Amino acid sequence: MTEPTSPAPSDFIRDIIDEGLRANKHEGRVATRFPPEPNGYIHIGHAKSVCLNFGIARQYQGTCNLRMDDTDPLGESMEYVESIIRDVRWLGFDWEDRLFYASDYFEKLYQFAVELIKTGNAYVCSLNAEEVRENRGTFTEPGKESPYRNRSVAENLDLFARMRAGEFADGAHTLRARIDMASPNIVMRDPVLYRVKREPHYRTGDQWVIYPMYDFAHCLSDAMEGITHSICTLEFENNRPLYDWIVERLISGPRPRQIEFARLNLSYTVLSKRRLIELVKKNYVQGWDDPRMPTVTGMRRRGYTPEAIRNFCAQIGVAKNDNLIDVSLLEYCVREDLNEKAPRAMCVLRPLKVVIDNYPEDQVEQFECQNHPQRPELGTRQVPFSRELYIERDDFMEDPPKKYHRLGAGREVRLRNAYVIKYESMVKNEQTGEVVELHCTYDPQTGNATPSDGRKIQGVIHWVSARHAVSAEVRLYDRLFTIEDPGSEEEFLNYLNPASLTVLKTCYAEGSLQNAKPGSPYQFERLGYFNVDLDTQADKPVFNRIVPLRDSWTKIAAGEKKKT
RNA sequence: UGGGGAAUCGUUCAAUGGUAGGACGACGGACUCUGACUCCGUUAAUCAAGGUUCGAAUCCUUGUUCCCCAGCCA
Repeated sequence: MTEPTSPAPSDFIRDIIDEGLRANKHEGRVATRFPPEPNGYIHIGHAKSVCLNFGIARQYQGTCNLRMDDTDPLGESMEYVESIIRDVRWLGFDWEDRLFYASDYFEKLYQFAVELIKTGNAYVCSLNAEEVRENRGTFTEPGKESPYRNRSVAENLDLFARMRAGEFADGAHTLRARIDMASPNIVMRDPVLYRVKREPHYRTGDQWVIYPMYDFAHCLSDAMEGITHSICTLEFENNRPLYDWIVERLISGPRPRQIEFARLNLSYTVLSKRRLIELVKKNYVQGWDDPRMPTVTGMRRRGYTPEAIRNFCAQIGVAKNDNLIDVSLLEYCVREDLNEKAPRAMCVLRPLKVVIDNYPEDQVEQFECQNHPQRPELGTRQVPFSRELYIERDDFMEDPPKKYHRLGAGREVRLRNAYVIKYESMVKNEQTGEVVELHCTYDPQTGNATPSDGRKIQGVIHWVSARHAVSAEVRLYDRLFTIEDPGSEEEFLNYLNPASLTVLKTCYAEGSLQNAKPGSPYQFERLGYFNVDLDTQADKPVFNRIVPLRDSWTKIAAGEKKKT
């Protein structure tokens, strides 16, 4: 919607690309890739990377591949592959016929490894995991060379072939790069390239019992796909020398360049796969698509739109600074988009019955209501009005403060799209003291006009005709955690927000919401944006609150409270 | 501690030796049959200390703080 007019984004990565283009690297080609590991659902942090990689491809008329980085069979599955495909598509991106799997390269990668052995750049090491760790040294001390470092090429070739053939147990041997055990960069101390893992792979089955490590597979996958700019997150900066080391030895011609940017952190949530998995597996949320989750599928169910998420990703920018983006920016982007597209409707969340004493018992009037105040092309709908209504409990106070523009003793208020009503009396439950019913009178002149005597009505409240109301369930969501940066806490579960979900089962929606389709967003006037949930039944719609409307009253009320 | 990175309004991104700017937030106001939207305004920053320069967020020096790396994870 805003895309054609929005300026081309600029950041340090695009600067590097521009520079490369000027120097005519890669024959003016730009090729990126989004390389998730299919061992979990993608989240808003991945969305940043998706937007970056696909966005760059679009901007430079290049290509962006979707590649499953599936080199560790543990935890990977087709379910995750499918979810990633669905989510990236939903975000609005297209990789055409370029869906790739690192696992499709296993044979080629094996041949590359053989090549490395032949040139004396790799060897089979028979140290076990613990011994390798001990020999690696520390930050301050160099590592020790493996006793197997100087095996002959022939022996290495033989051993590596037998590793592949399944002659050895897990961990018995590894293939290691012969680099430098004294390197100040620990990544370069003869890193493991292949490990034996007798684990079936979700795609290759038991065809393989050795699997390449990320460092070996990733750079070569990039090279084989002709990737020009391999964009990844900051924690891989230390791995870049290894990336280059491998590619330089095995690939001729133009090589991909790795560029690192800072991953997204979002306030009041966690974005590490490990932690998200824990939330799901231990049932702190109801699944990957729980609307409280920062997963793409969760946000979709919540009712966030792809446009809003893309715009958010554009707003936050790309840099190398560690960041913690305030979730209010995301909410702003969601509201901005939904304000445009969501039709308005009325729904009462916490109902309080109102009887209009001077309104005829059997009378029903239809009020024509605009579906969108700024977009008349979205049309109108008929909303019935009758003697008994529901209003929001919050919209009545027995003894309201001055600035309260709603119903209270002696107060008048506008019913949205309908009459001005005036408070007359209330009925209380004698035991509890709770107000159970209000009696009001209406001013017949005010149907679609301001009062003829010129008096100003400050407040406008939403309402639903009791007789015509549709029973609905509404789910209110709040931030999942109570602290800004739960991701930085080891015991992050201690900071779960116990009130992150509130289920309201006795809500009343206007009749037009009867057949609302799952996935459609509405603005419930004065409340917020709501999405029709998957759990919706024919006779019982279920709505998720996507995000509340900005609310300046709460602040005023808080200020009032302080004064008294 | 060795290596690799990063430090600019509360948050985040920009300024590439020449007026420190935008967005979000916060605060104030206008408008209003949504206390929404919209509009207007205010707030507020160069990690520190030296140096180079007519001029420094930017270049140099010395510090300081934060992040990443010792998986056969990615």
